[in-house]
Amino acid sequence: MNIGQAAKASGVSAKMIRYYEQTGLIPKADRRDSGYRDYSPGDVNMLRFIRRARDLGFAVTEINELLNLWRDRSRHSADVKRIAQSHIFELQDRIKGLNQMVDTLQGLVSCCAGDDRPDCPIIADLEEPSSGSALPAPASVGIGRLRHRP
Amino acid sequence: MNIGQAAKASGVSAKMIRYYEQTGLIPKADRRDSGYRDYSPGDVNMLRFIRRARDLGFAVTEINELLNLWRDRSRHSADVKRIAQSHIFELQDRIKGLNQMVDTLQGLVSCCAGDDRPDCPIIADLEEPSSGSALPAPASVGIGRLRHRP
DNA sequence: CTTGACCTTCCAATGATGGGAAGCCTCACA
DNA sequence: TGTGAGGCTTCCCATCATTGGAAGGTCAAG
Repeated sequence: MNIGQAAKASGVSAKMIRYYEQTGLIPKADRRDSGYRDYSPGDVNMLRFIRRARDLGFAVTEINELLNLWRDRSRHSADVKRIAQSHIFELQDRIKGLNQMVDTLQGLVSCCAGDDRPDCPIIADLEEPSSGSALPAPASVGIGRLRHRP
Repeated sequence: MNIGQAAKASGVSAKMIRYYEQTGLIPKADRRDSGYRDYSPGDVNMLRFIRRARDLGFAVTEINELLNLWRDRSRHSADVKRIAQSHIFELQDRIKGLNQMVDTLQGLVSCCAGDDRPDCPIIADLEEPSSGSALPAPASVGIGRLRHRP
């Protein structure tokens, strides 16, 4: 199976398949005499596994751990659960940060006349944040990667 | 005021101040004879404005629009409100996507024994997603940039 | 005058992804 | 058997916001 077919079957783009191979997330694919990569149905399963984990927001490093457990028939489900649980916490942190942003913005938007006059509490708050509108710890609020999927 | 002091006063790192200047988000700073950039309190206000908008999750392109409105004394608050409102929608989309991930994962985690046996519904679902656990539209779910803040 | 803290520019890396060019391979069709 | 389309290969570049570092100039205090 060529890379294009594997891509279509797995939902992972050919570009990304090569990238995952290059970064070591997946083993180097077999090659035909022509140099073309050759994928088995098992490989496609692995790619779908990765695709699915990405859809759930796992970072590539986490996916790597999950893949190792997937391949390990003597894994302990506790290890899988731990990874998933810690990912949940991470997601919840991000959600919390985003919710705080929304709350702040909604407060401001609801105070803005939205007419043709220049006075605007949103601008005012950006200039000089009012105490009530504070983001939590300006430090590390729920910030993080979530992929480019155009 | 040197760039380091402006950075400290505004909460925007010196690196980022130079970057914003380079990309045209902010005008080129005045220079002293030595070549050092020189910032006025007004410049620091602008930097704090940017910092604050970043904290609220605005993308740099949006910040650019906001800065233009900020500088425009004959702005219409409606324009500001529109930008803020559309940013709220964007944030809410992201939150929705993240919540769906959390829901799916929580369903799986709650079904996982988390012991030393290998059987694990999380792994199983990654292999072959069960219908109930679906992400919404595998397409463009709340995906987006949110900065690296280490 | 020396020293250390600051500033300058330039270059590189991050993570996940897409875009494109130059060149080889394959298959179907005439 | 030749040819063309389309797939594959590698390699390089761009994204976005941000950080890091190296090499060298400047400033202020001792």
